[in-house]
Amino acid sequence: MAVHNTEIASFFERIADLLEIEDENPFRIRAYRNAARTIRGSTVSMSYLLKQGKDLSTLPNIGKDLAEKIQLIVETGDLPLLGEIEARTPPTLSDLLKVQGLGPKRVRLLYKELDINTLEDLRRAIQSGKIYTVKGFGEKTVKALMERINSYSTEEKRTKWLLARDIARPLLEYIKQCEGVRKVMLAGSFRRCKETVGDLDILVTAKESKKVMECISHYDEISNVVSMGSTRSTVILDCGMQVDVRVIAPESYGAALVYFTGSKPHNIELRKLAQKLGYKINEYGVFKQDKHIGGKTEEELYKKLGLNYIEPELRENTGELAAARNGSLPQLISLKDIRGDLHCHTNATDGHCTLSEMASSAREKGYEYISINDHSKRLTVTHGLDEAQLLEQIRQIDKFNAKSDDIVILKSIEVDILEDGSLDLSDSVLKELDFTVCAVHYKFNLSQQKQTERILRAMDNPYFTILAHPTGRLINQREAYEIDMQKLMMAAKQRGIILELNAQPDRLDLNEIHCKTAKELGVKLVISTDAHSQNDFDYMLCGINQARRGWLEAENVVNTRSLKELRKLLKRK
DNA sequence: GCCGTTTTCGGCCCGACTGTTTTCAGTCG
Repeated sequence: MAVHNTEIASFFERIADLLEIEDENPFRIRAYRNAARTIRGSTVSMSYLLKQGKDLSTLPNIGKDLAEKIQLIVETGDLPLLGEIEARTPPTLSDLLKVQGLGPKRVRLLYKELDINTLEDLRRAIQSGKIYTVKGFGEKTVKALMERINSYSTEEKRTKWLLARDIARPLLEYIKQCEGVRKVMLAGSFRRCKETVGDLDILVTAKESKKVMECISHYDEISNVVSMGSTRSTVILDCGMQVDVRVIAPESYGAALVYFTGSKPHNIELRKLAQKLGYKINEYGVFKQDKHIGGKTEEELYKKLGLNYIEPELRENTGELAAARNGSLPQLISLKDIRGDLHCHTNATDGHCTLSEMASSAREKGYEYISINDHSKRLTVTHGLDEAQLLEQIRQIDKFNAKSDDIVILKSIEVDILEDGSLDLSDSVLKELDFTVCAVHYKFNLSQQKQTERILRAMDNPYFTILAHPTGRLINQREAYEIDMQKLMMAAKQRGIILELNAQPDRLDLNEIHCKTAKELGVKLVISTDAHSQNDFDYMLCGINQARRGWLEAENVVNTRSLKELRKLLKRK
């Protein structure tokens, strides 16, 4: 059983947490965290690299020691060091770190002084008043802690990007009308277009920050003010979303935007680079000695460091700085590159609109083509089509196309991949289609080997064109099923099969690391909305966001092509 | 523990806000 990168990263993160509580050398702790990030963000698995005989210490943030530890984890599934640390320091303490306001120092203190190991221990110490005997725990701190314990949940509360946008909109409008406000920008992970957003980071430029802060504190959707200083504040909205606002002078706009957009590892890397060049970067600008020499715009800041402008979606410290230095940043795909949508449903199965309604929405988007991909018969809950019904739909599409003088509907199906790797409809009808979209909709819990073989067998069918939502994950709801993605991609490449990036905000499947891998391997991709109604075509934006974070360019994505070129790409090798 | 146009040691990003230990540590982004 291959060990996943996320598991290896998690070993190192757990070690870092516990070492931090033990008050170890902070740089050693950072080394573990940096290594974890490298591993988590790697497009290839560590097990695969080791099998290839690659020296892992050539990877960034991985030295000789950690390379050996990775190898140990891959070979044995375990790391003795973690066990040793856990024998000294209870692993449950890292749960306490997740409580806002509790950092390593306080967790350590509570453990040493009152033997507090768990959230429950902490609650009891507060209720009995014992906690006041610990230095540094005064009335306000304890009251805030109690509130946070009560609202604490083990589920990470991250909001899907699209919903975050809707929450942010009225707040941004409100801030814009505050006196003295010039610009208002949504930064943070939202601006980097992450799948989910933990909190909203809002940057405001204004000459007088105090007045703006005052105005923001009167927004009527605020349920709690966590902190409110003269230039920075943190509030919780009624919906539970945390909002961090930073007000800064207009001349610092670019530097502040870089700072507030992050990611943190990207910023750290930028600041290190600045140091090397004899500069200092903070949210106010670029400084040489104490002289302000730049920072009005982001472009200017990057330029001072000898870098091309880096799009927010790339700012994760996964190679973008090097690419910006040597001029090899990707020309990221954008919404306007998209010429059609290759995964749409109608009311023939579980969609809500007719074929011509879907086509007319797509026409409004300026698309040249869409395809209709209703479900196949096995998916009975959706009234999946059997062979005869599909033939009937094909006739309808032919009729539509005969009359349409602009948009073309391609004939297709979202056909189920059965457990034995066969497809849910016979070849005799599949061959009547322009192409197929093939998907796994049941038996998610097969072993990695079986699941991979199932899909590989399906790919052997000459009518298999596109693999839909390749991992089956649903964000915050369902884990991806186990597959050997590297193997699937290699097989797709050999056969000329296309992988779908499903743009549904719940799916975003492939993830950004898969996208980057596919690009590196030369596997063709398609971005599709899986639209079940006319409005769903708007999900294309989410797919584009994801593609951009995966470094994709228009040429990597088949539905940026004209219909003529697309038809060629849909042909199997 | 990693890293190197300051290479095998001595560094390691930078600043705001809070509460409390009245001068700053702890936490967070």
